Amino acid sequence: MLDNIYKKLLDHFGPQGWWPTSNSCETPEWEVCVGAILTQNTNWSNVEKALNELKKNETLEPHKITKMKQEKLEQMIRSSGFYTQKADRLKRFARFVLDKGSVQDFLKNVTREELIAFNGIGRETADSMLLYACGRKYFVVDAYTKRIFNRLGLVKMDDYEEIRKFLEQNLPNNIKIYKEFHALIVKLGKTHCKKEPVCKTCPLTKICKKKI
DNA sequence: ACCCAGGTGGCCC
DNA sequence: GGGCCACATGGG
Repeated sequence: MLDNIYKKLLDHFGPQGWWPTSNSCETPEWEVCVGAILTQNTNWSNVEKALNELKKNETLEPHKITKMKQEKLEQMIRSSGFYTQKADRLKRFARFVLDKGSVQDFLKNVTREELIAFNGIGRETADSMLLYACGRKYFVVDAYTKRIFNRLGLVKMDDYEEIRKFLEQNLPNNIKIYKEFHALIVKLGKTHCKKEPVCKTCPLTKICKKKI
C-alpha cells in the first residue's frame, strides 16, 4: 500500500533530492543539522538565506558558531525567523556536538533520546537529523504526513510516535525510500488540497477514499 | 490585509 | 495525555 503511494508520488513529482546542501560546506551532515533547526516552522527559502549568510562569512562550522557572539549570530540568521530562539539553540547545539568529540562522532554515536532531550530539538527535528544527517532509518513525520495519512484513512491519530511506527513497519527496508518519501509527502502537501476537500489534480486521487 | 511555512517548549487542565 | 500560546521573518 505505502509502496503504491510512494510510486505514484515519485512518478508524478520526480525525485526531490532531499536534503539539499551546498558543496561549500566541509561537512554536509552538519549543514543538514543546522538547516533542520532553522527550518522549524519556517519556509525553506528563508532558511537558505540564513545558511548563505553563514557560509558567506565562513561561520557555518560548529566551532565558529560556539565562539560567535549570540547577537551576531541572531542577525546572520534573521531571515529564518524566531532568530533569538534559534541562535540560542544553534549555539548550544554546536557545543553539544563538539562535546561528542567531533561532528563524525556525533553522527555515529548520538541517540534519538539524546536529541529529543535537547532543549530546542523535538521529534521531527531529531528524526530529520537522524535520517538525513546520520543516515539512520527513522521516518520523519510532519504536519503534512499527519494530515495526508489521516485523510487517506490509513491512520486515525495525531500521535507522532504511532504514525512513525506505522510507516516504519509498512515501508520497504530502504533508507533511500525513507528520505525520498518524506520529501514527496511535503511536496504533495504544499501543492495539493490545501483547502480541503477538493483535490481534482491530486496524484493520489485513484487511491483516495477521502480527499487529501 | 491576511495566511502560511520542512516545530518546539512552556504552561494549563 | 491534549489544547493553547509565543516565538518572527518573508512570500503569496
